[in-house]
Amino acid sequence: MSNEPDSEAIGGRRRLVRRRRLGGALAQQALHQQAAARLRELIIHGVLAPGERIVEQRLCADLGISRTPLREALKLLAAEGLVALRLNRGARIMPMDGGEIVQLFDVLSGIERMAAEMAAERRSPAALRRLEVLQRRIEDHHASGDRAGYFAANQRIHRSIVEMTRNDVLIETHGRLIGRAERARFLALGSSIRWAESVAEHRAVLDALAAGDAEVAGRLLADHVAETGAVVSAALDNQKTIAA
Amino acid sequence: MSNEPDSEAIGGRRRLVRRRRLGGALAQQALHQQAAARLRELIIHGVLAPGERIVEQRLCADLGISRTPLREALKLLAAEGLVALRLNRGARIMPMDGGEIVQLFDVLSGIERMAAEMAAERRSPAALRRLEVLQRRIEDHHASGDRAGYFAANQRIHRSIVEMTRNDVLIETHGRLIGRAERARFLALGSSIRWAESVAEHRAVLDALAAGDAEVAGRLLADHVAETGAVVSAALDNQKTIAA
DNA sequence: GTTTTGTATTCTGAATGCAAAAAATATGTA
DNA sequence: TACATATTTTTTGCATTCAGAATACAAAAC
Repeated sequence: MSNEPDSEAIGGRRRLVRRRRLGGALAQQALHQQAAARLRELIIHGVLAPGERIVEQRLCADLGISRTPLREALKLLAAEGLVALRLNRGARIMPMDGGEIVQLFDVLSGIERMAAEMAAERRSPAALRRLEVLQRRIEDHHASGDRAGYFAANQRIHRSIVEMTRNDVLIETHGRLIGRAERARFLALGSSIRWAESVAEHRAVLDALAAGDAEVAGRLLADHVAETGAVVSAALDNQKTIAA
Repeated sequence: MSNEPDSEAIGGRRRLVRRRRLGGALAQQALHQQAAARLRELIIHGVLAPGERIVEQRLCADLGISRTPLREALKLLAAEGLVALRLNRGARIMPMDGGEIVQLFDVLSGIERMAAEMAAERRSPAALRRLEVLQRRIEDHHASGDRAGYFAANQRIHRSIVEMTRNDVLIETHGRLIGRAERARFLALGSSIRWAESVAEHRAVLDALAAGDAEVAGRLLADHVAETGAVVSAALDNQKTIAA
């Protein structure tokens, strides 16, 4: 830890575009948002390790932007709990604290319960079909033992259920928490993921949603998330306290 | 609206301190955080009106800081939904959209249900005493017809219940939403606030918490919040669509 | 009178500059 | 050596600057 042996060299090396292609007109994004999105990925996937110190200049060079937008991005990520910011002492990647993970999944469990309840009431054939597709996909990944695919599909299912509520505030609130949860899930990968059970639980939630049974859907999803949280936090405890 | 007739001159006029008194050592705060806190207040209390355009330079002058920290603060507030940020077109105070208010209180209702449930299980005599004090205070304000006092005490009760959970993630999530809700409540003031009912509902929640009845406490608080939301959004609709 | 086009102005987004704070390193002392 | 202190270097927080985008305004065309 003494002299940070160059650490990682950050993924794709491609710089952030200064201004999205003028022609496209599609979803113009400010640099700080691009930077935040990119960093979020890197943190969630552990490329930037928990506890790791961030030196602004170095990151700027890697991302190909100046300090101003980077600092803005860091502030956003700090508000999301992915980065810790101490005045005059710079930023570090938020360490993984077992206790916090438990709290996080507790809250997420409650939020997804809420989401499932609302989703069951506002369900549409189209949305259910989309969920079904995702569920099939996740079952395929399970069958073929594709972890990364499973991981991604799992995320999308949870997100889709929340989106079924059509409640933007809920979607946004969930989105803000899910980053941290995914990071925990990712770092716990290998040791945990309850393949079979998890797939089955998803299936049960879908059935309840299709049946329009809000209460059951909510309870099943809440339990599923809580269980995931328990497994993840146990896994992380096993890997010993990660970073300080 | 044509030429922004100087609008308001922002509250206390006192500048933000460049660095908190060195001696105090207490809670050093970065400028952008001070700015965000200050602006949050101004937005919640309607000093900065919904839809109002923000010209950075002017605000900088009013707050006594430069654009860099102000822009950082604006980004934070945008993430909280108090400010709308459009690329290259500046910031405006987030307009109040009736639909969004409904969504917001729906989510808040769910969150506070969760909070009350957890709080009932983790209740401590000290915390209950504190709530009791706040409840007395709110009843006093009710009796004496002190709206501002009622408003403030009400906030504190809700916040206290959430804090009883000791779940930092929940506290933070709630905190992020409560700003918008308070703004709505404030702007709806006068037309609404169900004085008597509201006070009684709080009392009922406290009783359930004291009894450790998680389910009842949760349901009562959720209903209370949902009802508040309904009243507030109705009030805002009456005042016609506020700002565009 | 209305719409369009060109120009000036204002404002934003991002880069750079600078002083203060923290960290790293060197120096001195027991 | 172990520890404290002075000194240098790095790094941060904030201010300022600069280029480019959007808006406002005015003249021209319809």
